[in-house]
Amino acid sequence: MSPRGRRPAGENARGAILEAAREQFAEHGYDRTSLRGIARGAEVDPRLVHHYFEGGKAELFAEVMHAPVNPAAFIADVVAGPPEDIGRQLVRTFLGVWDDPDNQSALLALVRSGLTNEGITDQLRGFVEQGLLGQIMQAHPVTAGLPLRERRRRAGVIGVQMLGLIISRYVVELPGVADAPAATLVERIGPIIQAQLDS
Amino acid sequence: MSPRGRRPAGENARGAILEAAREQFAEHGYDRTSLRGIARGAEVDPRLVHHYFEGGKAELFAEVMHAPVNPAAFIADVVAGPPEDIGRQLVRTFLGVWDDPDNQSALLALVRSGLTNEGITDQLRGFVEQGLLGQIMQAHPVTAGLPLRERRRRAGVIGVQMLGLIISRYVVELPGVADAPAATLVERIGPIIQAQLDS
DNA sequence: TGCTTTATTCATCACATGATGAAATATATG
DNA sequence: CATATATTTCATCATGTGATGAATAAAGCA
Repeated sequence: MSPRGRRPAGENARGAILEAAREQFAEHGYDRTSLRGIARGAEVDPRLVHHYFEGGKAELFAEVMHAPVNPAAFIADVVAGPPEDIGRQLVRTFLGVWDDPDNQSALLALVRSGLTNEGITDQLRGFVEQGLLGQIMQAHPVTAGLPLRERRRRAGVIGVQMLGLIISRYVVELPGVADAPAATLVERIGPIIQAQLDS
Repeated sequence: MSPRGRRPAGENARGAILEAAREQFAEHGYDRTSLRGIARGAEVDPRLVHHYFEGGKAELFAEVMHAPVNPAAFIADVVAGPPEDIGRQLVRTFLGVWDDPDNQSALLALVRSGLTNEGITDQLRGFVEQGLLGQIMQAHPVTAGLPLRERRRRAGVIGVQMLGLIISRYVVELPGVADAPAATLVERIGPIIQAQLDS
């Protein structure tokens, strides 16, 4: 087809590969995505994928996933407001991140792959334990003073809300959740979370 | 190794295959599970898998998944009690099904595979729409009279609880959820659902 | 200009996968 | 006992996968 050597500039293959990878990882998850499929999607020779990402599929995935969102900043944003609004603010910030098209495909890929992958679930669990239980609940006057056992329980219920929200809205696409405006969900789920804090 | 022909009886290869398949589908999901891996797990020649399940991997999966739980009976169980207890009863029945070791691996397989598989999500969505929105909410005096739009929204929140519960307890295994006794979760999540019904 | 680096294509490897045909042997049936 | 049938192993196939070496051509630099 094309002549053999370097193309006459302005092609940006690397970018095309990353974009195709993001799309396909998000849509099919890690396993069902192949390097050759990505190359096809990027209209590029498969060898190029290895050329730019020498670590192969794993590195490409890592690159796509790389810090789609900064957990520290996320937490900071949530605890910035008044304690009686943490529940709503958590949902608001959360949906803000997930509804952002820049993050969405990466996050979706993470979830779609992570649920079968073992090891990414560790990451999720860690985030819930440290960020949620360790920081957000410390920022609330009521939960901060609770015994660990009780804090764990409440953090669990909050985790259920978050995970349920992701899966319902972005993966399974439940009607009434996937098609609801973010503000509606903030009003529906926020108070449920808040109740776990205020007691 | 073994001689070529039929083994001297009492081996029950078919059962071993099914068991190994159930395990591996549950642990790794559909994609990461191979026929050869199943055969290895069942200590059986790979050809046997095809011999007993001529449809191959798809039929084997279908067989393993075959009606792990009857939705109609499930719904009937939930709406059997008084309306003011539907929330708790829903969680109770739900956990009863999922905590049963007979069902668990099949259900896990379904979820682990379904979230990347596109098409099983349809099934999930359908169950939530028909069973939850169409039947359970009809059985409650308050929600039965609500306009469809509002019913959808509430069903959505309930769906979030159910999906969140599955993912948190069985897939991600959040502390505070995975290790909680069923009764605790009934008391924690049940009222949240009930509130969506009573209004 | 000439040399080096980078980008791109082509040609393969080794391997795992799902699938199928054929041979061998135990059990079931007449 | 003879014959059919069910169960098992072996031997392959075609395909798709991730990976690598080598050739070629443009771009960058001396």
